[in-house]
Amino acid sequence: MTDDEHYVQKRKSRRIRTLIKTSVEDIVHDKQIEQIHHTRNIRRNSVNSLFDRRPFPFGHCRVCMDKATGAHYGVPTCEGCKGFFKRSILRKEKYRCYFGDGCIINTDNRNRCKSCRFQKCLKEGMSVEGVRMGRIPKLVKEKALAEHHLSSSSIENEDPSSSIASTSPSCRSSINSNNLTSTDINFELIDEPLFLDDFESISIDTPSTTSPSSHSYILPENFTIDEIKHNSKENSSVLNRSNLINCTVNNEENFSKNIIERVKKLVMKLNYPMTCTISDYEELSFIRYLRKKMFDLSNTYDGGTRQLVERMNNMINHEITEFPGDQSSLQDIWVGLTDAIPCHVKNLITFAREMPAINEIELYDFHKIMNNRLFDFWLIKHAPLIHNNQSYIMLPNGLQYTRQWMNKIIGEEMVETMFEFAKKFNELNLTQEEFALIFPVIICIKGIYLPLELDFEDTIVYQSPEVLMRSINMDTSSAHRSEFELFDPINDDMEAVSTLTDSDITVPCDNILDVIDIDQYFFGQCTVASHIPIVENQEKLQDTIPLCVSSKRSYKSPKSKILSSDSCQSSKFINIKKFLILDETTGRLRRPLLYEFIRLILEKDEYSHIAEYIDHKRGIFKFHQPDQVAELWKQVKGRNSDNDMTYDKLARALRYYYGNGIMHASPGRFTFRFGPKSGFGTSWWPAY
Amino acid sequence: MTDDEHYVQKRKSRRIRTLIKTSVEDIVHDKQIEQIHHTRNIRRNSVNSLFDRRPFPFGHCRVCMDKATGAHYGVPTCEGCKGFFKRSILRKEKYRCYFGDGCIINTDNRNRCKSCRFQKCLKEGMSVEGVRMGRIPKLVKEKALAEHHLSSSSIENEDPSSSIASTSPSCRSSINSNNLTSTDINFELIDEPLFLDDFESISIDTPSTTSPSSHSYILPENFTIDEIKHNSKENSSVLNRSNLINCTVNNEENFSKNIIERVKKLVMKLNYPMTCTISDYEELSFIRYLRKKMFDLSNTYDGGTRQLVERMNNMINHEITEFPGDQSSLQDIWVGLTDAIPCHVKNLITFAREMPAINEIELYDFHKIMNNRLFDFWLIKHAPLIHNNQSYIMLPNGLQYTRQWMNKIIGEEMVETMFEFAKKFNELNLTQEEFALIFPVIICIKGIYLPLELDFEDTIVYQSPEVLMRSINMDTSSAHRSEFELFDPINDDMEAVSTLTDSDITVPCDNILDVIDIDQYFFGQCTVASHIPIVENQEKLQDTIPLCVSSKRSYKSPKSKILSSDSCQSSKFINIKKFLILDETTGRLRRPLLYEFIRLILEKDEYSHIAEYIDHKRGIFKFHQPDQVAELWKQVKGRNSDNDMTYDKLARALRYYYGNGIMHASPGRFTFRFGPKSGFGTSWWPAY
DNA sequence: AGGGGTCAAGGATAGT
DNA sequence: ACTATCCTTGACCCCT
Ligand SMILES: [Zn+2]
Ligand SMILES: [Zn+2]
Ligand SMILES: [Zn+2]
Ligand SMILES: [Zn+2]
Repeated sequence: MTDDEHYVQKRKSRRIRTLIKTSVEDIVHDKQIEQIHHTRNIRRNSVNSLFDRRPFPFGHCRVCMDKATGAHYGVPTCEGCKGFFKRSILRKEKYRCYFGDGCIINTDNRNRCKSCRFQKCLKEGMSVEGVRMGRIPKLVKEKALAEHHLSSSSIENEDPSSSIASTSPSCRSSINSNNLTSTDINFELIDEPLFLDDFESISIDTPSTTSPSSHSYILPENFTIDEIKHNSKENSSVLNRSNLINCTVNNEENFSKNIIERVKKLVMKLNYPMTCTISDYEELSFIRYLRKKMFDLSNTYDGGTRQLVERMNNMINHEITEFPGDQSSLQDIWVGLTDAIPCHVKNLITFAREMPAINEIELYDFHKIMNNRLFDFWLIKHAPLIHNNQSYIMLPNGLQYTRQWMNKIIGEEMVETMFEFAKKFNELNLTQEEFALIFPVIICIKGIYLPLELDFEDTIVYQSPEVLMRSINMDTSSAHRSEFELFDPINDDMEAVSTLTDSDITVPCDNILDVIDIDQYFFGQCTVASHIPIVENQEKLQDTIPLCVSSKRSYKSPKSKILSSDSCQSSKFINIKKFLILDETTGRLRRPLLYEFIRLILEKDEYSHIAEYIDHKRGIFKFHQPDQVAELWKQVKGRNSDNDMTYDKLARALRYYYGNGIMHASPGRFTFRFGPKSGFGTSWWPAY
Repeated sequence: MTDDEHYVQKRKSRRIRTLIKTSVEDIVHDKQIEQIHHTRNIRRNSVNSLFDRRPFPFGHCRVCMDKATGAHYGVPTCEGCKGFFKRSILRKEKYRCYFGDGCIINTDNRNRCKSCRFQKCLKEGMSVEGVRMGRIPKLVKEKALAEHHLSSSSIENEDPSSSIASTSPSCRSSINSNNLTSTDINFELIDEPLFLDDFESISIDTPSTTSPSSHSYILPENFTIDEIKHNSKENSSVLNRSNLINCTVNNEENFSKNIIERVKKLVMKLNYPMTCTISDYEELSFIRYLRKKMFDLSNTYDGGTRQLVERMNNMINHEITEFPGDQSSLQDIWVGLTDAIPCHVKNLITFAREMPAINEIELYDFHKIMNNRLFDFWLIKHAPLIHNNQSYIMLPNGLQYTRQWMNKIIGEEMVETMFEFAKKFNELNLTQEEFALIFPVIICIKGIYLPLELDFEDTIVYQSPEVLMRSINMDTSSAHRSEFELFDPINDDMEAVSTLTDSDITVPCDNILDVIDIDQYFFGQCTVASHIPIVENQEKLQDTIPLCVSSKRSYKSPKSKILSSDSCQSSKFINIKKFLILDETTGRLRRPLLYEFIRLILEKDEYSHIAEYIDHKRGIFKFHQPDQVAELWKQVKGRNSDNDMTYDKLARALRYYYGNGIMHASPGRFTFRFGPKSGFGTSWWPAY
């Protein structure tokens, strides 16, 4: 007792981490200490190690939204912003903004305006005074973890200063704001004020029919289509948090790892109840954890849909039948779609990747699964927005993607199928928690078109749905509904999905990938514009537009294409290990240098369609697909280094090599020659 | 103080912070104890808990002299060395020293040579089985414990376990230990137990005439010639700390920066009292700060002298006239001097560099000043050890550097001058505080031979003495001594110094530098062995030996040499001429370009410890001491162009060369390769 | 009290 | 130039 008193005293007297200063300090304090005291004996030896392994959840860089690597100078930031701040402070740099001091810093443009980046740093509270060396006190860490999992993405907007920056763009999408239209989220990316000034003149046909007093389809101020950035803390606290709170921390510790193992055991138990070692209590706890986890995730990633549902209900209540965008041109809708697709895809993939069990499978497998299930996932997720044969899906430019537009873009047949499924699904009247659980089911369920060559036997793909459904079952049995009442519709649901799948709705995914390049979302990039050609006339448009996740044309694409190994293995998705180099001086594995990387891909047959020697003896090689090489290099080099590695940059880097004899110029496009200093001809020879 | 300023001084301020923290803790602690004593009558219970919380005084890290935080792996070390040792053991690292395995580890340079740091760790007895005390024989251990109990004058107050490790070497120097001789402190450096066994047979002629019961010239157990290592904490608390303690913390913050500015203002005030803005209170505080600071420093760096003074007094009281080493050969004394010189020089330089005001001047200027004043400084510092025409200076191998030896080595004339000055100086009967203040005065006072080309007009060189003397004055006026009584002797003192200077005692400095290479002390290296040729016969020895800071030969060197610009620029403190390049187009001498400079230092043997070819044929070279290269380059380039040339900048400049073929990248740290455009392989080849 | 863990600061470096 | 990465260091914390 005295020890604990002393401990608490000590703790209080210590300076508390700037990082946590926003979130902690309140109710939880005493409670947690009690909890710790209680559970200390239990988990001391067993769980601690597991728990401690997990990295501290810093979330995103407060400055640029990159991945934060720690609390640097008092603020969770990425390595880049850390270094930038250090350099700035060290050299007492004076920066000046050439864009009117209003730049919004993000990962892509953070190097565009040093002034605003530095200002953002200061605003977020970075300072040399803020540094605190040493280990993070466990108590603080636990608190942070707990907070983190109660509302995983809420960290971002917590301190007021940062929310100013991040919500300002979405303010613009409010109709009430007078000099800005209710359009875009996409213009977030453009930070030149000049452009904003010109905005009205080029703005897309805004429905002026709506009276300002009608609140029916005003979006919440902080609505944004990009739900990864979305602050869902309010949602999660409004919803039934109270009955979930007691299974947060400990279950997180117990179950957050090795979920696949656990699922396997559970499947075992389901199939052979007698031979199983897992206890009922464990099973229940685990399933409760899954429910909680998915519920949290859906709060994070599905909040936008819920806002739109609210809007929908409002409109239905007010019997509004005119929707923004009714009078717009197909071109406008197209612009909206262009903006929407990357956001949606990115959102879906990020969401899926965080789901329990799915976060444990290999990235490669995940990639294939998402290739297959993206559309199903999207459809389920947006099903609540389909009501009474109308779609209330919104495009980022403020237009509504109504059924009429959908018909025009993806064809009536397809739309009909979708709407039927959505109607059926909505009739299930799932609760939020059940709804959240559907997502992993839809992703994991054994589908007909799941590529056969994938060796998923021992992953969750076949097994997870059963467990997940069981968790739904448990949930509903605790509610006022009979088992059957739910299970049948769910099974129907599965049928429906199968039907959808049968009717080729999954096919488009493959096609989309040709256009959107799904891979980039795995690496946090969102540069669609260059990949989607801007179309002038409507015929062309009809041919190439994907509807969110489909297109009329791709609908008709032959099934065989999906099954061919070529399409799924878009040849880019790499196992980094294959590219690691044993450093001779340090004796450690490291990422290759550029010329080493090129040597490696030239040696691997699998990349022969990308780059090849054209003269083995002289070390002359040629890139057949320069962009692919750049993409590969981007991945091998590490994702965060610079956001858009292009062939141009790569080629420039290669030309730098001219100077030191590692590379030589060689006639012909995309053609280079290894120099002696690359080791060519001395330490290695190309095999041929 | 702004963030920026704070950050620039980051490294320093961290140490200062630690210092402040420590001193604050000390103060608080002292106060706490006082409080305890006060409140004991009121509250009896609280005493124990408060008392127990006191940190154990571990003194300094045995490896790097940082503050030790405990006995780690068997040895009192700092956190850094603890972690370093842990990692080294854990990863089974193999290190290599690029400086000749002789690096002297201190807090500032401990990260420069991992090899020597690790060796030092091992040498100090760190081991994973630290509990068993590793390699220390039981016999020694018991003796050490016994000695520890017997000697009441022990300065370091350590825990028994740690003192075992650290005192074992010095135990050996005790005469009472029967199977070990009373020799050396220097053999501390040798850690092989085997060597210890063989010790008797190779030990240097120990005076066996001394009776074991005579304690008179037993050195304290922890005595070491390298006073940087010396723990003087006890001293500072024994001496009149009480009247200094109240001006510690705040003054440190207020005054530790911009001392030169302050001194200038004070000089202004002294000269034009009416126009001055500085308040009397400020002046007093500042001067008090200077006194305190210097007093602390002298506790750190002059503790060894004080120990020797105590020994001297003991011997005088016992009327001992036989001194260790009387029977030794000149060779033995030479060995002792060889070891002593680097320690003394390093100690003096480190001491000087930490003095207020002096720590603010340019390294270049500091270098020149030290070149000039090193001997004066040394003489003043050791004056207390000269008494009644005998010198009680000790050599590291336990021999006494008596006047007789001095006569033989540096000549009677010189010795006579020195002893006269010392006698005069000792007659001043300065207090410890006054004595400490003499040091900066002696360094800063305007001397005749201060190189004329130095533009010291606006530095402290001319001004500081006035202020410092004033502070002495203030001090003594507060004591029971009249102003005049002190001031006159001080001025006499100055006269004496001038006399010394006149009689060429500063000359040797220049000579020493040729042998000792003063520069390395500026960079924390101490590799004398390779620079001082080992001399066999006495004639040669007489010619080349420097006595601590003088030699017979140099004493006779013509005065003109000092004034010539050549002499002040020691081997490494560059003679720019050696680096000039004959420009082929203009036909004039010019400073070299960077790559030319690098080529030059690679060609000169004297810089082989700094940079070396690792592959002559291919022109690959490596910087062993990047900072030194940068420092050299800064000087060669001309110091006006950029004030802080760092290796970073230099390396960047080199990488620029990649682009035009003058340099190429080469794997490994600090490693580069000459490219064809540098002329390598065509117009020149490295000699080897 | 000390071994061991943690993680931010900072250094070095390759690439832009 | 600058940027972002990897890696080492060491201050601080936990736990026994
Ligand atoms: Zn960032
Ligand atoms: Zn800006
Ligand atoms: Zn240390
Ligand atoms: Zn070394």
